[in-house]
Amino acid sequence: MSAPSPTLHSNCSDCPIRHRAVCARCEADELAELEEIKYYRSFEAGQTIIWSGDRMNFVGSVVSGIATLAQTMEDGRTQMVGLLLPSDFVGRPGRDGAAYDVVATTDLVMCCFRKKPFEEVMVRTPHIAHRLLEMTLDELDAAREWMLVLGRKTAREKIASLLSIIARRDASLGQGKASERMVFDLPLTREAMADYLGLTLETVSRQMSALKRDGVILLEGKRHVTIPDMSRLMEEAGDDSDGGFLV
Amino acid sequence: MSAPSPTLHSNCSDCPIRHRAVCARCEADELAELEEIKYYRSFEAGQTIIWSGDRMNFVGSVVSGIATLAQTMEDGRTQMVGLLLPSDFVGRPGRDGAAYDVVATTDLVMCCFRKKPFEEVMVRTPHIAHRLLEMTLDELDAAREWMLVLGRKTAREKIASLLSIIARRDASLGQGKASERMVFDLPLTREAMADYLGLTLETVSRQMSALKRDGVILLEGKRHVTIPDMSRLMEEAGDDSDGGFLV
DNA sequence: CGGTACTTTGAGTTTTGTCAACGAGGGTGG
DNA sequence: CCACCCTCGTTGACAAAACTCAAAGTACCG
Repeated sequence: MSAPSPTLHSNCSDCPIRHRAVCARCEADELAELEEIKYYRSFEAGQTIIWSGDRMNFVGSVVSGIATLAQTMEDGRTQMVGLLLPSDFVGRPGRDGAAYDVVATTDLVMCCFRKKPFEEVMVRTPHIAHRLLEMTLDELDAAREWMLVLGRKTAREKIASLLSIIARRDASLGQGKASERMVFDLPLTREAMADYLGLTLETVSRQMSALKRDGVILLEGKRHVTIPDMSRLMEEAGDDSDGGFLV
Repeated sequence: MSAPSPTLHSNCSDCPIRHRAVCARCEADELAELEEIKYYRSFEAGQTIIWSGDRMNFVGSVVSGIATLAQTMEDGRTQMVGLLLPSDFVGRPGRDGAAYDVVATTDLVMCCFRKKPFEEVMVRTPHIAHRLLEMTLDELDAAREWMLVLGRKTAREKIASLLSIIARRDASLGQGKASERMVFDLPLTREAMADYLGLTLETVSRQMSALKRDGVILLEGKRHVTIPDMSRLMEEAGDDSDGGFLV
């Protein structure tokens, strides 16, 4: 159960998220300034990185691994409100308390900055503020897209939407463009999928079975998914046939 | 049906949203630069300001009036994803196409900037980018809060949540702090409420009746609402008894 | 092997949506 | 001034979707 070494990637120029994280637009001198205040932290799969309501004394970027942002009601109902992938930013400059639980779903490494120094650097480094604005606008779009899924889609459409989002993300990270056939591993349990989609895990399971029965997806084991026809999946998701989400 | 004159507030220093809009942090010289490229546009209640998918050639701030952001699926299902109040920003620097329909629900005045010049000003004016980041982070929080409502709350809780948000907003705009008893007019039809909450208008109507029957709210006519006990409403909304949404 | 966590499936219930009829209020034109 | 119309809202009966509870099945790990 050992987490990755916290001293990995100690040099920004070798960093795997260098070109996509909040520091993406930084020049060499700006990067050097960040480099001085950064430190790495590792988390194990299942570990809670931040508890909602906690005082946040750092912000940072996910370097590797996956985490979820979730809200929980008093009676235990939970809704995931975001997925954090490598290069995504955690924390909010200018606010002290965390608004959500952040949980590592895989082993995870974060590149952290103490909040105060980071805020100071940000004030004199427009490149950082500008990149963070861009990233936040993207997240806002994603959140609003998700509101349509939660508010208006059927269970079957919700599942198809989630699968198509994961497939599309994997495509952009790896196998070139979104082609007809896609293959990936689900990074989520059925319960986690349910928490994303505002469903119960039983409904998720039933709809996965239904999509499989109807040939929209192929399953090997519980997690390995093949999409034989991406446009069919998009149709099932209720998205425009010709692209759906804007990029 | 005449909309307000488009030449109102031509001077930024008299502008009613001067201290809360995207220009809030600007110094006199920065403001002068914005002043040169700005222009006002008026819209009538019910008018669509922007169609989803349209090319956006301007961005801007709501000066007065209320507008909604909505997404619509091909078959007509619609989900509202945001409410635009005076000082809120419309449009996204760095992207051409509009992602949502923007509809004026009241007569409305916007302070607009052509997108290209605004982007140029923004690059050399960190105060604008910084304020826009702050506003965008607030919107992101609101969107995520709403995701919990849409994904996990019952119809009754959804209605109570919406009412409590509207009550709280009115409180912050007018009658001092959130006291026990609150009175306001709903700015939304039952159908608009349904589109916010991911419900049908019949369910909205039934739950409004139920809340009235149970004494959680009092109704005079269809739109005038009295909340005799705010904490009772918050309880019905499923929020923490002691405040709920962070402000 | 045995246990644990995850997943699937079934049966019955609850919630919400659908379709339809009716009611209230406000404005318009005869 | 009144009748009519149109929009908005309410209510009922029924149908569909999703949830709950329960029981098994599967894969992985020690």
